[in-house]
Amino acid sequence: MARKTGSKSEITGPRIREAALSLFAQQGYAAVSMRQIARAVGVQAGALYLYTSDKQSLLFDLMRDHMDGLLAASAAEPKAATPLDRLQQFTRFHILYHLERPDAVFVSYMELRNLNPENFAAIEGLRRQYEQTLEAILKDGLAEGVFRLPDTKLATLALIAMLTGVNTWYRQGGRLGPDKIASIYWDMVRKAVAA
Amino acid sequence: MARKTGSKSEITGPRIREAALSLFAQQGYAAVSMRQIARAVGVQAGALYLYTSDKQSLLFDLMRDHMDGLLAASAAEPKAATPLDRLQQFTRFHILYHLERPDAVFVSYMELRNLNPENFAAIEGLRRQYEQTLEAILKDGLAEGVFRLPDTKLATLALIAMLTGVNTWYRQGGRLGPDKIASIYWDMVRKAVAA
DNA sequence: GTCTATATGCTGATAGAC
DNA sequence: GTCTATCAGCATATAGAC
Repeated sequence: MARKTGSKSEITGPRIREAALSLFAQQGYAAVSMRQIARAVGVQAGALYLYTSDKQSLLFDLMRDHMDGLLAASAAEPKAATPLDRLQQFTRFHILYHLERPDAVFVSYMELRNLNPENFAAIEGLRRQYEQTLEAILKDGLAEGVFRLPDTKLATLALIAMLTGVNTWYRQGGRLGPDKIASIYWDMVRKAVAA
Repeated sequence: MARKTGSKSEITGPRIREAALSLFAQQGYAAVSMRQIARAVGVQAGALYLYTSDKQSLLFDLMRDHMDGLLAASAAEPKAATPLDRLQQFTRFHILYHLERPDAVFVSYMELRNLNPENFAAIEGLRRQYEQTLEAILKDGLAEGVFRLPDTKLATLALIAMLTGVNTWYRQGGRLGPDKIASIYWDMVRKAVAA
């Protein structure tokens, strides 16, 4: 193979991010030391700084990558025709996508206060962008008369909180699988916005 | 007055808990030092240990007090007659009670992973107890045929996540006051569980 | 690319003076 | 009841050898 002797840079970077994500999710950003992350990867602490400028950037990159991935995956969904179908698609997508990456979801919600102001604003912007995809569906359904909502903005936030809440109690191998959970939640979502 | 000279113990304890709650909510348990808490109260770090055995106990006491208060206030609510009225009462109570103490709610949700196993189990037990007050309402309504739910347990968790979510975006002086918000959420809750 | 060594400072908690 | 002083250890980040 053409790989140069001793060169591990192609995999060390991603492994640092994986280890950091897992540790941040388990113990929290402030409670995790750079030494812990280095130990999990199998390098010395000093080596981390070849891949990240500091601890704050490590956190920010994890959160931005998560939000970017969420937005890209959301945009890549096939476009359903009616507001009702689009809402069903959003509900299923949101639950399944979030259940597949619990650590990234957890860190992205819990560590917002550990971002510096600039980084916080960037993540908040991406989060609002995602919320607007749901709000657009609700507004369309409202205009067509298939939904009846007292307040579109509050309904958006209420539904997202409800759907993301699945991550707080879901455990693999539990009573219900992700597909079944998505169906049950869809039943409640559908009724909550019904005309 | 009969107060002894120099004795401030009657107020220092509560002030320590207030300062700790505020700082934990803003920066997170792991990121806050005992010296910071002491500074906020106006004493030296060593003096804190007259009122708490260690930092962990300080966190646990805050969370347990919050859950105890929540359960006591919930139990003290007047008992409505029908499942529908009880659900409406629960919805309003939950939103208003949580909006009044954002720091305690925030800490009680975000710092669970910083509790030691024993303390974690205690808080989890109280949380489940509170959830059961909602689940009992849903079960009664289901038995009477006024509600239709695909899954009582999931509906309980979904509704609580939705209601508690208000705390993540509510800001005083915003577009809507707590009463109006509670009304809007009640509309969605009512429909989500309707037969 | 990774290592060791190090600078500088903060951590939780305790002992003992007053 | 509060203070000062202190212990032993860990934090982030950098410098320079290999």
